[in-house]
Amino acid sequence: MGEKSAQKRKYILDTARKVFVEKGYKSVTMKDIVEACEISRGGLYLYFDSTDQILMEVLQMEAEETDDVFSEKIEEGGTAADILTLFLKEQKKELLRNKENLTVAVYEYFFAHKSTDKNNMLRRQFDAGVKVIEKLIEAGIASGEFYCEDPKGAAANIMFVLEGLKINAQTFGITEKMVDEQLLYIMQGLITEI
Amino acid sequence: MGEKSAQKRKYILDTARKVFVEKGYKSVTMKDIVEACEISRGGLYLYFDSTDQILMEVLQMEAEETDDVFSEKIEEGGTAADILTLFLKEQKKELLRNKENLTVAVYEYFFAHKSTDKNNMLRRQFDAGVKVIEKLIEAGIASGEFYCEDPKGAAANIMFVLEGLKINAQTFGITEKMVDEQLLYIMQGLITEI
DNA sequence: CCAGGTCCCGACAAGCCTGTCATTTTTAAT
DNA sequence: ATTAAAAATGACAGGCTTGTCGGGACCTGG
Repeated sequence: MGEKSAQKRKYILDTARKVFVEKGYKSVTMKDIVEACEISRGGLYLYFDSTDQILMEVLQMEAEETDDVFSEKIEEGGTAADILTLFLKEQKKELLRNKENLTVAVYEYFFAHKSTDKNNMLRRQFDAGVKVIEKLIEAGIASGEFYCEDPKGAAANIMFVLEGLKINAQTFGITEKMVDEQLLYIMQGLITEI
Repeated sequence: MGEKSAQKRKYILDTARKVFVEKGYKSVTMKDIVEACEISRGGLYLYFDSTDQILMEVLQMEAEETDDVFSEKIEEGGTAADILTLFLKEQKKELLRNKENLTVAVYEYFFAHKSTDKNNMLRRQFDAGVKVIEKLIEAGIASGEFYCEDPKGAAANIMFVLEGLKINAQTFGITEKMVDEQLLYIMQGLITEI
């Protein structure tokens, strides 16, 4: 597989992503992707075997990209509150671009495959998110920025709120005000009272 | 349509509910429901026109039933904390029976119909939930049971957490411990510090 | 026992989706 | 310009879904 092939693969994945954002997972057919990419049926099968595989690869691509973004932010340094704020702001940006969100597709996908072991992936991702936030909160407590009796509970709480926001952003579009209120609420819960 | 018909309708809805719980929305075909109900294809079409209509009616049924349950709880009286606790316990029960949960189906359904006006239904339901919790919190503040600077924000927060819990209960099955921790976390955030 | 209504069955046509493959077009190297 | 490999096409068979409809079963009262 040459350089060009890799480029076309990426093109297909990027285009398919839009389709999944628009239609979820179960409603998407190979035809939808073929048409979006303006290629032929057979051409698509040259690169991918199923919508299943395509969504998987889209998610993988997505995960790698956001990992990179977050790593950068941590390297930039700053206080725990800064980093958490930055993190939440990043989430907000994603939430408000709710039209570009894959949340529903992801849940549909993992639900459809719940009997397989792919399942643990979602769980592991969630746990990883909790751990990152927990560490951030603990760092904030150590530096006196935050007050929190149960960092792990708080971290999980934040993750659940974000999940709730994401899925609702895609179904009934939530407003920026709602997102702001929630993120503010989260931060206020952590900030040391004077 | 006689008494018997009504009974059979209900039987179909109850049975179909299990199918939606199991498979979500988009994956469910009339055949699935026919087989689950052990009736014939033609027989089913006598009562319902599409999986779409069936899910809608299942949701309606569901809404009416839970409304009833909650009304009862409020009439029983008790402190705000009692009622909120009761409410959360009820949610917990539902969460742990995650195999009987319709969350994924609901999101799939409303996402698939996002261009129609049915959409507002989800939003309205969410807002109604927020309002109920908000009132409960305010009552708790008035009676000195709760402390909360932003009842509306807190109420929305609780709803988002519950949504996050529900959807994750269905995708990767969360443990009772996780649910307990979250509900406890919610309550602790509200209870007056001594 | 019969007539009329109600309820139910399952085979069928039409349509969509998938995955394949013989064929054509493009590319790149001689 | 020639040619062989690579890339791309779209028609096709097979499978699954939908909605329909002619016919059968089952009451129920006369």
